[in-house]
Amino acid sequence: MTVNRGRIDKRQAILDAAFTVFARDGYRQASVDTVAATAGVAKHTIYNHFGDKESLFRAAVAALADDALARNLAAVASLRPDRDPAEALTEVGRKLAECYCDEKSWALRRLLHAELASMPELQDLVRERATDKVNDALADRLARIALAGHLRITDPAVAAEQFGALLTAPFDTRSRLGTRKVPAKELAEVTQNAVQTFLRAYRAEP
Amino acid sequence: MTVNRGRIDKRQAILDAAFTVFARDGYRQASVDTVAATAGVAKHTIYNHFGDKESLFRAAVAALADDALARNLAAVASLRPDRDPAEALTEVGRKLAECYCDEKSWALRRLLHAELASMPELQDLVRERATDKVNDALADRLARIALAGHLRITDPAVAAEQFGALLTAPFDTRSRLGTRKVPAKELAEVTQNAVQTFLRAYRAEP
DNA sequence: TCCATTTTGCACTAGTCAGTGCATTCTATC
DNA sequence: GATAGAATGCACTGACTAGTGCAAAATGGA
Repeated sequence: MTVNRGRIDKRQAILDAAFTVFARDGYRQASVDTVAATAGVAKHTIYNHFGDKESLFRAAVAALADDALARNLAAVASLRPDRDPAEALTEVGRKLAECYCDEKSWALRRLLHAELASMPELQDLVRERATDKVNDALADRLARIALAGHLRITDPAVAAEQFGALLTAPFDTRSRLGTRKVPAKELAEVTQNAVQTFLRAYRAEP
Repeated sequence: MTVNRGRIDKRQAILDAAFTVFARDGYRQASVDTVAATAGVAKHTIYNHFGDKESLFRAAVAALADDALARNLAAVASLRPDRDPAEALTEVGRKLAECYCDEKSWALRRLLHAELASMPELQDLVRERATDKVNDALADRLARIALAGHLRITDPAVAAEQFGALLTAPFDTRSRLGTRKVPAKELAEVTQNAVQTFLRAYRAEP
């Protein structure tokens, strides 16, 4: 509070604190004063940087979305078409499941859901910025595996959508929308099941 | 406002109005005064019936959950084990998809997501009261189809979970969490894809 | 050292809203 | 009709919070 004055990294500190507080209390319930206190910053500084509460919220969400995109893309990128498809899919499935079940990912999705009514553009932002790109990347990879002769896929986009569905949807139930930590064992099971079903449906006949 | 005094169906009118207003504005943003006005009822009447805003919200959510459960169970019940599995699954899939994409269902899920942080028990309530029962019923039906020799299923619960995942998860994206109406054609496509993939994975060899 | 900019602390406005109190009015039922 | 319980209208409290204004302090670069 008294230390660290000046024009240094206040902005990032504010963004971090904002997401923490918004995730904990929800957008409406969270007060700018709380964000300021959490960031160790004067309220005025927040208004200097972001103008108003809503802009601060948007900026925090956008930052988190970029973060999530990077981690998801990294996971997808590890899906090499030259490896055994069962092994490769299991590995990427596990990585994607970890991304999906990450505490911050849950918080981001919760905030999006909650503020959907009042800020619909936010959802488009996150979708264009993250979700769609991950899906596209996954579809590309699956197409290459199909081309390599290991999968029988007609529409890679649909296949990617379904792989994602089999992987993530079960976690909505099992983690109670992110309020319960899914034990590693269960995470592995779901991934296993998803890959198994996906391969049964899409594996090329020998 | 001036008509319809007395002790008649105020309660139901309040519940209906409450859900409408909460769904439109969100729990925090919605004011009890607005609910009262929408229901055509004095604010005091609401407090007489429900005590406080939170209890009103719970009651409204519970009522909606019961409603949703009934419609979902009806859909699952139409999955007869004696019919051709592809046809039967497509039909039940379409019905379930319609339930899932219903305006009120979306509103209910949005409210749950939004208030998850402040009222975690609410989610348990809905899950025990609706989601779990639908999943169980679906697992039961799938088990019977498997017994009839049409499906090769080891764990009916997992199969039901995956059928649900393939069916519903794509709609989260396509309807932008319920803010866009999914055209009937697309709804049919997704259902078709889900059933096809599910059958490829689980159909018994002839 | 000096200056422009940023940050801070604090007080203040204005608006919203849950919940209460009370006197009055209505209505179902006896 | 008479009566008890339910519903109404309206005013009010108390608490909270977004955003502003201002003067003082700190900071980094020249």
